[in-house]
Amino acid sequence: MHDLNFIRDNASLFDDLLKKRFLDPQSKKILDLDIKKRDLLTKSQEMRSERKNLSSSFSKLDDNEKLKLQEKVQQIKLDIDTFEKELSIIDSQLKDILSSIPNLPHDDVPIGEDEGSNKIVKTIGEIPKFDFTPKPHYELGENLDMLDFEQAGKVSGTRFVYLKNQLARLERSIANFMLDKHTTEFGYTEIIPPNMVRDAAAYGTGQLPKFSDDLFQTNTDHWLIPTAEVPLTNLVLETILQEDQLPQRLTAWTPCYRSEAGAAGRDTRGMIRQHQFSKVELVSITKEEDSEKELERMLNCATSILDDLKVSYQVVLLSSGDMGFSAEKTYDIEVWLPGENKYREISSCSNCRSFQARRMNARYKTNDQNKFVHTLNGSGLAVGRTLIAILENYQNEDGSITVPDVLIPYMGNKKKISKF
RNA sequence: GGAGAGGUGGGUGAGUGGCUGAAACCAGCGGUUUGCUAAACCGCCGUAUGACGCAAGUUGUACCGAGGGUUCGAAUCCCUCUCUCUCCGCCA
Repeated sequence: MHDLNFIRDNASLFDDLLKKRFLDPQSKKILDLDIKKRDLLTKSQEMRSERKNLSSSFSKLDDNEKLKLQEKVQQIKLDIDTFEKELSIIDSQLKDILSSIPNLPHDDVPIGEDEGSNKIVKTIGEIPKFDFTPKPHYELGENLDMLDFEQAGKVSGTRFVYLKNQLARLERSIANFMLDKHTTEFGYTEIIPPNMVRDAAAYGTGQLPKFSDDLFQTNTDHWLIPTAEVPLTNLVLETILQEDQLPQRLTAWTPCYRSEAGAAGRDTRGMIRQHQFSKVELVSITKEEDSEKELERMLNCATSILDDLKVSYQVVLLSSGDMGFSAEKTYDIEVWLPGENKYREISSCSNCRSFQARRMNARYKTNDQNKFVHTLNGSGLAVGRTLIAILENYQNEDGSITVPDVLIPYMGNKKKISKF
């Protein structure tokens, strides 16, 4: 949601920034509606004021005067109705526009229509060399009889998978390792949130109204969360926080459900793109002056996991056209997958500034006024894709998987995953 | 799922048609008093938005869970929805 005052004062800047996102200028349409709205508002307020004054003198009048007054007030009421009907139409038009425009890009963000313009910020680790041809994760998993796509297809359909045996445990170990690190080393508070949310929450973080097609909805009109960002960020929905309650750093390991509506034919092999996957999410709620450095901090929390796992990755600053709806600046972390011979996204860390806070009406008190909080979210990391990265990077020629050192205690001191 | 009771400002809690944007108390902020702390006393103390003003501020309107309705006038009456609580049933 955008700040109308900002658009009033910076109309051309607003349009320029939209242009960076390859969107048409909107300020004129918005400000025209705004003027109309304020005009109607003034009129209806004057009439309301008049009505108030009239009716307050009612009891002092004689019967004849009372009758007259009743008629008069009734007429005013009709007028108010007409004005306010028009007002509510304009107001909802205005809201529709404001709530469907994505966040404006930060100055640092490279301009470009798609991922081709993303900027590689840093590359960590070498591309690993193998003495044999590394296999993709799905072959490794199926050979171990620990990934079962076939049966998942029968039971649930495409884009689902069974993890079995040591790979099921590996997934749990990865998540536990991430949660332990984020909570003890980086001060995040662990949360187990609801996995179904209402419209208001999905609206708050920006999934609604535009992206309902990407979500699953239950027959109770709940939405299955596409990421824990939704329930974690909405923990401050409709609240006013004290300054000393900030920053809040929250983490949760949840399943994520995505319809992948627009992804037909993409990544159909393997578990890169599933309807259900698990992710450890990081969310920060900060004061407005702190969000920029919080994004860097969050990025470091996420990459430190990959550092510990000793896999190669690169950090990418997304271009204006590749960023998500709510973000003003986004770093993606891409991990090297030997089986695919390329880097694949494993995390996305975004600063949304006050964009989501406006939608959620989430504020904090300062000395002179209530300000909108800033919200950030990032994967810390996608657990399923981390599992893929481990399978492919730690595979041995015989098809077994070496357990990364940091995960050994979580795996019951097992050092290797193999069929026998 | 059945039955009942409720949702009032940061909290507790008055308020059943006009004088209530809302008593009182607590918390909070500012001040007086006080050797310090405490106490006492005085003042301030909801949100959103419009207009005027350089500003401090002044002023309009709306908001007592949400949305409709009745009325000259609604926190108060009516309807719908929603949430919370209690009891019963069912259940991991």
